[in-house]
Amino acid sequence: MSSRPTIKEVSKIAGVSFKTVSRVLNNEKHVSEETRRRVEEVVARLNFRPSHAARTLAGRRSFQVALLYDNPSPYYVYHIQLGAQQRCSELGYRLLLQPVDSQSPDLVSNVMALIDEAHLDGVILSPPVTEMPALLDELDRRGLPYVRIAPGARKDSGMAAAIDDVAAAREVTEHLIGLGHRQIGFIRGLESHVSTWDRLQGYREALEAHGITFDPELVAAGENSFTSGGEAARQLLDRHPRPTAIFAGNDDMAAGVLAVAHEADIDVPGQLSIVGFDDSDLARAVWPPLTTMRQPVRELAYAAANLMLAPDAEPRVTLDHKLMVRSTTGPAPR
Amino acid sequence: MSSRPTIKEVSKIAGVSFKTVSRVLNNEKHVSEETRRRVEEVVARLNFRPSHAARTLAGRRSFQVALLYDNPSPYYVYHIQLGAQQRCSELGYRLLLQPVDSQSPDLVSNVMALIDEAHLDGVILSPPVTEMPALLDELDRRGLPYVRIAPGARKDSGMAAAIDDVAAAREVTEHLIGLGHRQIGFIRGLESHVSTWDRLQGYREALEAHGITFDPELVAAGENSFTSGGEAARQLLDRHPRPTAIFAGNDDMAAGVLAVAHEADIDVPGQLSIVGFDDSDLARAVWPPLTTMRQPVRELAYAAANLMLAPDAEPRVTLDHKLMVRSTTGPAPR
DNA sequence: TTGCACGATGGCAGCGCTGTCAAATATGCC
DNA sequence: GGCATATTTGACAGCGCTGCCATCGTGCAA
Repeated sequence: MSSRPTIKEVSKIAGVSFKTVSRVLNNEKHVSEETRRRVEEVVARLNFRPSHAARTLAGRRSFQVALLYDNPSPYYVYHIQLGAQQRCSELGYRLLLQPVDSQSPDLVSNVMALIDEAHLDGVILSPPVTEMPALLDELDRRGLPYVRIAPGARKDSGMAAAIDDVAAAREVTEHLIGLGHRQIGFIRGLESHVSTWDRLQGYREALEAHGITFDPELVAAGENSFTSGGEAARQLLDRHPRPTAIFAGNDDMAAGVLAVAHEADIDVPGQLSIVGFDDSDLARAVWPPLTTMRQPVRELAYAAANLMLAPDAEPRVTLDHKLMVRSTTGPAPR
Repeated sequence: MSSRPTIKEVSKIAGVSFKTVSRVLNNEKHVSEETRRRVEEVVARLNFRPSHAARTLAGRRSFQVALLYDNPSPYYVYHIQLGAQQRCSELGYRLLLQPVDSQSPDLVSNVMALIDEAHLDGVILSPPVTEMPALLDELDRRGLPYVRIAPGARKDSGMAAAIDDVAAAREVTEHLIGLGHRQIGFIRGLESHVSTWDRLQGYREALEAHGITFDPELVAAGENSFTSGGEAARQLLDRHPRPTAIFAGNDDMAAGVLAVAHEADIDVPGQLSIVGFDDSDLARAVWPPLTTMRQPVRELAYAAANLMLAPDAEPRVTLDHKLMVRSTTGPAPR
């Protein structure tokens, strides 16, 4: 095992003190151009990489933050990771990807253990970890910086990156209303995700803005999964008169609706329009391709990491959503 | 920011030397039951967590391994991560999840940088990072332990966890032959994934074992994506006689085939049978639900992490695959 | 009784860096 | 030219642990 060079060996070869090498590595000022070049050359030649552990131990920063998630959707997790990781690596930080169990009574102590063990400089929270008040309180108490992605509770405190779920859901609903639909079913997602209630709110507002009475019977409960979407759809489609459109709180549930429609030989979009939410990979893999609200998951995570690490930014950013009209929506049947 | 307790504070309160606390934390022998209990009690009371950085710096192990991946499939990455992470955390290791660009000329140096910076104890490679000879050579040269998940090249050297892709593809093909299909199209995946060629091999072997001549015209090239699967399907379906079944190298491509069939109003499975590979979430989200070969992705990663960290195990493990017969396969049309 | 192995504990160097302070040298200004 | 100030560099402690060696005590064979 060829042992890695240390900062001292670099300094010996470059003919400077090891403190000067440290200055070069950390891009500090007060190093002459000449010296800097010489040191950098040796660093490159030896392929020297400073020990992260030593930096963490000696310094007051660890250059490590963690992304906490507890989400069953591979698509969502994958893209959240990508966005956050990209920004972190651009800024020279390491990102620890940490799945947690947000329902566990030990959540807070598990997260604190991670923070202490890894000397974290901050944490990024994604839904539904964003909604655990005990965790937020403890982070506040310890003064540890954190950013939330799409927070529901305490929307206006702390740093956060989000989209406007209410407005997005309103647009979806207005798209359907514009196509002549009046009986529009809504399948809501997991209760623990606050976006669930925001989207329901947007749906309601759009109806009322167009003089359509909100009917609680047209709202079915789902659990964000394909299966639960199918079950909710069956429930809605059994009603008389049958809804001519269904708006599902995410794409998985919308795919469930679509499968039930196929099974029952209901033509989509001829007899039934379907809209999802997220624009996940799934939206383009089902048939017909799903009309859905695109949520910039990756960009949200990128923005969150940026908020954490480049603190001059505004504490709250809102990114744009976009309705992707594909082939599961059409004019309401007569 | 309440500052974390250190091992010295624990030792002071417990009335022992800090070295003894270290012994308790590392579960070393030569500590009396009495002392151990006392120390553990203080550790729990203070909520003490040893600094990972200090352990890494002082000791000869870092208790850190990395999982390297470069795979476009969220489903695959998500499950690989879960399996590896579970085994690592069971054994007290931290797993660094590291996306890499396997096509980059800097791959080797980037990975070596990570190894040095983090003092990694080992790395887990997933396809297609498993197939980069320069990387394997350099790891060998440095004597750093590594495990490969589903390796293609150099199958019989080093530690690895895999399924038998050839046998699995043979079973898929035999399922179709058993249903009376004789014109069976095959859509292969990315060239850089060796499993692509193994699956093609299995397809070929099954045909030949049943006296069906292998026809290269029935093999189309895909790139593991939904879109490429659709394109390959169009190509195959334009032929005369039209194949009565298509075996796609993964589920995304199979979903692409299914979409093309819907579009062209070809009944599945009445006029065309389709099989995928992986049993990803997608397989159950499309309609009709996809017949596919289940690959235990999560278990593979779990086994790989176990090989890495519990070195008494056999260096190579093969896990079982399983054909999931759903609704896209049926008897060949007359 | 002596001698010795072994279990239990402590002492201390040192892992590879950063923070702090001091020293040496250069620069500016009246 | 002289003194204040800035720039550049070095010396050294110490971050919180583990590895190694020393020490002390105890039980047991000779």
